[in-house]
Amino acid sequence: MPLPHSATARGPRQHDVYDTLRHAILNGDLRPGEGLSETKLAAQFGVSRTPVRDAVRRLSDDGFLRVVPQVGTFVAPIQLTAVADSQFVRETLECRTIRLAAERLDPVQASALDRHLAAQERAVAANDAAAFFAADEAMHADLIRIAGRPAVWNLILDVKAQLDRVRCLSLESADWLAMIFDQHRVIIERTRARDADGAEAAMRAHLRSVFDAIDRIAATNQEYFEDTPADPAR
Amino acid sequence: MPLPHSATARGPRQHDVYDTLRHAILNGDLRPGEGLSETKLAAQFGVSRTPVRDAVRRLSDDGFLRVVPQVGTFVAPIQLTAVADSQFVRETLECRTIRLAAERLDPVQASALDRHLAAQERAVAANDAAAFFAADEAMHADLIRIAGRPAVWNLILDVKAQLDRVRCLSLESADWLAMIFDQHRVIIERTRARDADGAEAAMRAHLRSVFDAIDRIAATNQEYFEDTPADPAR
DNA sequence: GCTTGTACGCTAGTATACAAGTTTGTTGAC
DNA sequence: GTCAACAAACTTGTATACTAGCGTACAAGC
Repeated sequence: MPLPHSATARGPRQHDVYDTLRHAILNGDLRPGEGLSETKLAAQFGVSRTPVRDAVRRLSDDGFLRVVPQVGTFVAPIQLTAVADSQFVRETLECRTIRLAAERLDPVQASALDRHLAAQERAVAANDAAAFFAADEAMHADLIRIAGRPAVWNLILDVKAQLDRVRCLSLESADWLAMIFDQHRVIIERTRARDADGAEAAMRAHLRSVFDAIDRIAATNQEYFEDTPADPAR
Repeated sequence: MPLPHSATARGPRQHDVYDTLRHAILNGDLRPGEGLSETKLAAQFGVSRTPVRDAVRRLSDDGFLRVVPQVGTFVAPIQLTAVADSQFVRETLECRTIRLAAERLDPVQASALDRHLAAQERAVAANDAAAFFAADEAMHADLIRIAGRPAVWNLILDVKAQLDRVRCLSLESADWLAMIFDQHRVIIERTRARDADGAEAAMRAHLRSVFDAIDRIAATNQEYFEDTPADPAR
């Protein structure tokens, strides 16, 4: 692979600018179509244009920004086709790795999975969405690590960002968290039972239900989206 | 996704520097561990450091270069774990898309696939490895397009680069091309028959045999490789 | 001879100045 | 009033100067 960003050393400033902007875009603080200026960003962050340019370039590679030469830099619209493609890639990879995880699971790893579930349960009880999704990510990452393909998680993270961008448009209800948690329990239960077929089916159902929710969010926030495929002439 | 590099506008100079270096690394003209200097590269290409830096940063993201701050930029070693991960991702995605292609194939698309095969047959007859692999790539890309996930090909291209880097270490024999061609014929034949299971099996066998060859190349060129996983401290 | 301190040259990171191009607002003529 | 031409204020792209840190060579001291 080396999966994106996995092998890159960055200075602390570049890191800060990149992470801050990325977070702002994912959270929706910066809205699709909104214009950015490298000069203003540089002043805002208290650095020169060079590290800002590096961050902008990277975000452009990630698909979060669109740089138009001599015109400006804009927050990229959310392309529904790209979101669907991300879902496809994630589902394909995670449904394969969960099978491997089910076949390879050892007791130590199993208890680690239980700890993730416990953390999620606490987050559900506290209705703490941020904590829940942190434990959610950690569990998915661990499953892929158990499958023996830790680097694949980096790729998942990349494509997942497109999905998260839509997800962040809506607030999660307690009911929603509880439903996701139940799905996670089934996945872990089937994995612990070394039932590759069952684990894959549970994972697929889980990812699909998340995607369906994303689709519903998209339907009610169409102003943020652009469903035309990439313009080949740009 | 937006899959890597798909949405980026680059000036012609950046493009040239990036493509030239990437090609040189893939071809082995630049060997793993070899040091590069942004200043020297800038002089070499007749541009300033800024566009060179952009190209270097991108190549670093791709995993082809390793930038050590205040020390230097080096051609990244080929990590065998990364190659194996690339194989895993490619196999997982293409085995899924070939099923979809088999289910969706229409007559126009079928004849396009036949043209790819014909081009490959001519390349085999002429023992023209470059032409063969061009037609090879076009066929794989078309299959993914037929599956309805054209953007996934960009991702495949990214991970495939790691595999190609190893493949380029060895010259392809006529026998080898003929064997690959036969595998392609089976894949297309099963796809045309709308036999998703058969097409997937053929694709998996094909990709595995390519990977086995890559493994053999690696075994006889160990001086180029580094099989330690990424150093988490770097 | 070996170790250690130091100075020099290299690197990438950063800041800034300039060039090229687009958009936009204004101003003038019709 | 409308439209065209022009100019000013933006934008990113590029080039260059400077900073900070690392590595090495070399010399001084033990």
